[in-house]
Parts: sequence; C-alpha cells; structure tokens
Amino acid sequence: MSKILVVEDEPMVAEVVERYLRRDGHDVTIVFDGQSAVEQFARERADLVILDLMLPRLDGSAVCRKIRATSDVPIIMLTARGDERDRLQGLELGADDYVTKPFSPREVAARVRAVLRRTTPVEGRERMLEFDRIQIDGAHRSVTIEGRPVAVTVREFDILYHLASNPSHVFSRDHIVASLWGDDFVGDASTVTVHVRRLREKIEADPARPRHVRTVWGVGYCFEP
Amino acid sequence: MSKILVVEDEPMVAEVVERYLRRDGHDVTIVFDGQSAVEQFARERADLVILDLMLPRLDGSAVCRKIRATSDVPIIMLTARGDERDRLQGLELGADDYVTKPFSPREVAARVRAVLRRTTPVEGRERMLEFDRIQIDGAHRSVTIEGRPVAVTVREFDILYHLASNPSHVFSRDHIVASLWGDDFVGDASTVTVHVRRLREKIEADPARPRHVRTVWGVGYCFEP
DNA sequence: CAAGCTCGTAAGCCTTCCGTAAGAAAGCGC
DNA sequence: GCGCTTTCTTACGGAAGGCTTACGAGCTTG
Repeated sequence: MSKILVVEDEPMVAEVVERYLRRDGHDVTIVFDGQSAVEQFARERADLVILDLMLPRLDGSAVCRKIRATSDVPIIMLTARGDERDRLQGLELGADDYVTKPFSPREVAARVRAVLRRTTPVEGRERMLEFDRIQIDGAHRSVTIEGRPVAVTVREFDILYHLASNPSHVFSRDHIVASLWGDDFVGDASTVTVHVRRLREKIEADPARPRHVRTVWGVGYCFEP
Repeated sequence: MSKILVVEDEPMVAEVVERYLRRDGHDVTIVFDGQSAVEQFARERADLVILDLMLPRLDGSAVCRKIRATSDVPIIMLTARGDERDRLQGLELGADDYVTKPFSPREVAARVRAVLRRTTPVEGRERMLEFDRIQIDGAHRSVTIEGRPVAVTVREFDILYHLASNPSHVFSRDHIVASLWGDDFVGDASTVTVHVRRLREKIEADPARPRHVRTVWGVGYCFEP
C-alpha cells in the first residue's frame, strides 16, 4: 500500500511496529539511527516516516529538519513521554502527528492510517487498478475483463479490489474479513470462501483453475494479474 | 477456540473477564499473582495472555519480560490510568495492546478478538531473503529458484525460512520442532526429516546431493546460499 | 406482494498436506 | 570390513483446509 520508513533505535519496538504496519499491507523499512535515516530517505523516498525523537548519531529533530528541507512527506514522531516540550518541538519541526511512549503498536497503526487518509487525497479508495487482462475501477466500482464489463456484487468487488490493490500479496481469510467487514463482525471467515467462489465464476476463464484469484494453501488468497 | 491466561489479582474482575472470554469460546485459565503466572505459562503455553500490571509477588512488567524471554505470545496489559504510565515506560513494547482501567469486560473481549485476528494468521515475520540462486519471500510466502516459482507447503516454507534466515547456521531437528511446532508438540522430531526430504525434492537440482539444505551429520540441518 | 438479487451459513465432498512407521542407505568409530 | 547410529526414502491413513452446492433470510424492484 504505502512505503513507510521507521526510524527507531530500540529493535524490539521497531519490530513490533513493523509487524503491525505490514499487517496493514504497508511496505516497511527500518533504520536504527538518525544518520542512516537521512541516507535511506535520500536513497528511496517513503510515503510516510515514523521517527523516534531520541536517536543515536543524529537525533530526531535534526533528522526531521533534514527531511523537511527536501520533502513534505508526512512524519509521525515518537516522543519519550507526555512532555509538553517534546510535543511542541515535534510539531514545530513539521511533524504531522506524534505519539507518546508508552504506546500500543495498534495506536501507531491507527495514526498511520489517519495520517495517510489525510495526506493521500481521496485516492485511497478510488484508484483505478489496471492490468493487462482486467481493469478494476474503484470510482465506478466496476470491473472489465478483456474489454467486457462484468457485473460483480458489492462484496465481490470489495474482495477483488482489496486483493488487487496489492498484487501477489497473500491475505488470509481472517484479514479479509477484518478489513472489509470490520473488527466486530461475528460471523465465520468461511463466508469469504463462498464470495471468492462466486467471484471466480465471473472473472475466471476456468473457475476451477483460477488465474487471477489464487488460493495459497493454508494461508489465504492472492491476486495475480 | 484459543487458550487464554488471565493474570489478575482482583477476583471479581478476573471472574467477569473470564465469563466474557468463555462466551467467545475461549479456554480460560486464571492465576492471581505474577509468580504463578510465570509458572503456569511455563507449564502450559497459552495463545494469549491478559496481564494486570499491579500484581502481588511479581509485578506485571517483570512477568511480561519473563514471558517475552521465551515466547512471542500476544500480551494484553491491563493498566490503571495516569500514575501507572510511568512504570509502563520501562516495559516499552513487550505487550501487544493495552487496556486502561476502568474498563468494560466487553472492551477486553473485543481487544482479544482483534489481537487474535492479527496474530493468528501466520507469524508476522515477513522479510525477503534473497540469495544468488534462490529468493524466499516472507510476505508472499513464496519461493523462487533461478526466477522460477516453486510451490512449497506451509511446513516446508516455515522450515526453509527458518533455516535461511540464518545461513550456514546449524539447527538441530529438536530446535526446529520447538521453534515451528511449539514446545507442546508431542510428536517425533523425525517428521522434520521428511519435510526436509520433500523440500529438497522441490528446491534442489539433485535432491540426493543437496546444495542449499545441507545435512550436518549428527547435528542437524543448515542452509547454504 | 411477488420476483429477483445478494448475502451468510451449513453440510458433504474432495484435494492436499501432515505425521508416523519401517526398511534401506549412508556415515562413523573401530 | 563390521557393527552401530543417524539419516534417507517410501508409502499410507488420517486430518485439515478448501470447494461446491443448496437453502433461507433480508432487501430491493417492479
């Protein structure tokens, strides 16, 4: 989904944050000190930066300034405590949001979603996904295969869109349910199976040997162009 | 559904939480102090731990550290508001989620569902391991050899990934079983042998003379790029 | 209100995978 | 080379996961 650079010197913290962000479908890179952060960002622009304030070699505020000198990338600061001075400093430096330690990784993931929603103008849910054989129009919620329009239902579209927005990434049934139905859905994840079945019936040439919506045994489904 | 260990010294709170979790179909064990928590966890691994921070005998952060030393089990912390936050600081992010008192049991149950949903689908390691001849993609759970995709099963992938994440390091069969199946696996370690055999059949040019997954006689297996 | 969709659930079937056991082969010490 | 241990190889029954189908509930449409 988005490329995120995490700058955090505590490996355990970095790893947990990474896990949660990956689970949201992001592409995560981790560096452990300020100097590496600046170099990594110069080498490959990220869509969002998560930046610890206390860092070895080059501290967070300096990193923030250096990045801000060349980019408007959204930055989320991790500050040591609920210290007002840190917060102000962070916002002054041009951070978009801050999270104070101790924090739950879940909270960070939520902030990331919020910031991305804010900074990625409407594009998120209405992208046009185009592949050789199949086009998926997020704005019109329509699907065409080899130029032929195909009628899919709401659920079918959501699943297809979700899978196709990260081609060849494997999503478990549970993940799909959580993403599309919400965390409070009480039902069975096997309902996804049925929707996928019906979806295949419509978009696959041979539903028994699916080409686009693949089953990864024991794991979940993935979309292949 | 899942085995949950609740560590909470206030019997009434513990009981209410238990009732709600049982209603979700979980298997609940309750202990009332930190020392018992560690012992109980050593005796029988839980799928998730709910851990009060204020505990007699051994406090929550110490319990968390002890558990974290041997396991990645998801932990949800119960913390009192305000004054407890400082103590959490030393704890950093050993926990996967926090709930602050006073809380509704309903909320705890919801968090449990959310955390389990996040942690159940295949462990969160998703690094890309790239070598000259072979690439192992943790996110896609796919393996390619000389550009050719190879279909491997869940177990085979887990073993390969585990070996390849430490190239040239020798892992004993028992170690592999413990890491991938969990300590409570009752079966024989020879099952690893069979999986390795099947894996070689897929990724080795000459399975009888393996190049990547080597046997170290009397010790175990190791991966060589 | 009837007809038509869509959705979620349940049940049975089928495929794939897993763990075990048992004999064969290979490596090691002597 | 000989006995011993460790690993390889193979086959098989059971388990787990996925597929398919059918059906009833809820909604929309005519």
